[in-house]
Amino acid sequence: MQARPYRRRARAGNDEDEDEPMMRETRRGDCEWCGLRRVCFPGRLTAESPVGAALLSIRCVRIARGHALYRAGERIEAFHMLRSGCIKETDDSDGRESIVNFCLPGELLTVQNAASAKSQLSSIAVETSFVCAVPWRVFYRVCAQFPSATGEFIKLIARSGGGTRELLTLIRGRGALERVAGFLSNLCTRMQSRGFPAREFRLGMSREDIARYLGLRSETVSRCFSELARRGVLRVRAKRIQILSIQEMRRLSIADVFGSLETPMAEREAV
Amino acid sequence: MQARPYRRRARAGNDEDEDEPMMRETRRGDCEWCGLRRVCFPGRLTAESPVGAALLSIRCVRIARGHALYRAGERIEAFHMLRSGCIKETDDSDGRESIVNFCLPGELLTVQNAASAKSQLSSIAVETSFVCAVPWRVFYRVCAQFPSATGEFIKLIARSGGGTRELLTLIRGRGALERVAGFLSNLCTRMQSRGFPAREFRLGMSREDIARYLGLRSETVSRCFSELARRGVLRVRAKRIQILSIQEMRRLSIADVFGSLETPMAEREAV
DNA sequence: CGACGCATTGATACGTCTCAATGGAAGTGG
DNA sequence: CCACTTCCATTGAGACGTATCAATGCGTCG
Repeated sequence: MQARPYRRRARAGNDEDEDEPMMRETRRGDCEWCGLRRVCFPGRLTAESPVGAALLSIRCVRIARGHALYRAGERIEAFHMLRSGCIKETDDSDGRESIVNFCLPGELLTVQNAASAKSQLSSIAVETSFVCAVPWRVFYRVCAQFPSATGEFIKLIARSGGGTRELLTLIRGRGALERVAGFLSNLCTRMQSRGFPAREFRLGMSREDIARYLGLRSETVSRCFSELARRGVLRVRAKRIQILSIQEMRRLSIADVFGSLETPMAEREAV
Repeated sequence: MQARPYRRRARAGNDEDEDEPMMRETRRGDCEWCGLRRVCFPGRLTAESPVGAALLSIRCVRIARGHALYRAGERIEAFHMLRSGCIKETDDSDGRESIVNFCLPGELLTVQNAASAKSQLSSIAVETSFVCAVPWRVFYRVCAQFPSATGEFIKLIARSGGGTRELLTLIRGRGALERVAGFLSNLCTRMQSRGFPAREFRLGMSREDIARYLGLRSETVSRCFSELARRGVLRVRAKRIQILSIQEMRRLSIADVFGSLETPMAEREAV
């Protein structure tokens, strides 16, 4: 989301059955010129160590809205970072397409398995996105040469499942308004930490997607947005979002494990 | 749960403030004599490779009911396997003690970080439990000697966060009965795969614990148990559980990602 | 046996889902 | 460029399910 690099392309009626190429390799990702260099993992790597971007052989891939970078069951030979757009990671195993994560620019897609193994998740572009890919084999080779990269690698895997647990605590036993407020303040925190404007942005995903992410119905999500607007915390006009009080938004969702919590521990335990 | 090795000890009024020792090291775990040898990870290791149990220097520790093996924030220098009893793993970061996992005999406690790092979870005995511990440092040394152990290690970490995602899909957007049925059929599957009787067992944890695990209220959990009994799927007498129809239990929770799903894909998508 | 904690059950309030209709934004074709 | 179409978001009224509060029943353990 935010700052899509090109104008959205004309879209056929059905997202899934377009005859335009599903994804299109553009060019080698030039990390030196990328605005996310200081934020993304390969970028940090190439900045801090003598590893050149070329050595990582990063490819930058374009994925049209509604199309998949990969689907559950496919082998993944690389790990990926989102350069622009927005990608939803879905778990199709239980029938309905349940969304596990929304990936924002500058973030890594969920690292599931180190080496070549079947993916459990599908990665689908919510809006036209550009993704940088680093092949595992290449990465291993670089790790062997530069030990500093290996440290990053360990952290990578360790952090991998963490997001799911945070989503769990955001959802479990919480009301709809808490969930939506938590979702928004989470987005806020992540946008901010990536250097994007955090108070005002465009939601790439539909209400339906947000609903499936939070375990609600799209109507309920919509109502919560309206309610937040009524309380003066938010301004909404379709996909355009403006957060008027981040503090209040945080207060409404005690679940925001990410940002700093103003609420003292004692007060929360009193609930 | 199931087959507690010794009679439960006398318990003071408050779980947290007993003056008896919190945990007590018993003896070196003799893997050769352990009934879970073929099931547990260190057991398999010592069976398949020339690694002796002594080499892994497994300690077996007793944890009284209501006491913690470790608490969030402490450094963990070992990974653990549950030999008997039942342990709840809790995430205290959001104020209320939210339960992330119930560990059953023969299962590993959630592996959070490979090396010495602060634990994000607390591990609390739901009933008196015996836990085997393998220090990471020792394990690393063994890995260096026997490559077959390293393979197990990789799988270990990869599987680590998986349970949380399964819990997420069990809870999100599902009704109370589905959740409880899913919880029970999940227990069923796990008991069976460990070689325990799967249709009839004792729930070590309270209704309150189950409720916090599933994001419900204890009264609701109780009502669901009664409802399942009314439908002839279950027999309940307090903590004693008897599953009359595993098939029907599975059908009631489409969420059981673990066992084989009878419901065909098409039917589920129709929902 | 008696006391306590835990589980069960009931009545009610509240919140979310459901179904349905309206409104508005984005994209299409003349 | 404008009117048209379509998809998506919003809003409303009602049904349903879970939380809540309270009382009773029962196992567990002293």
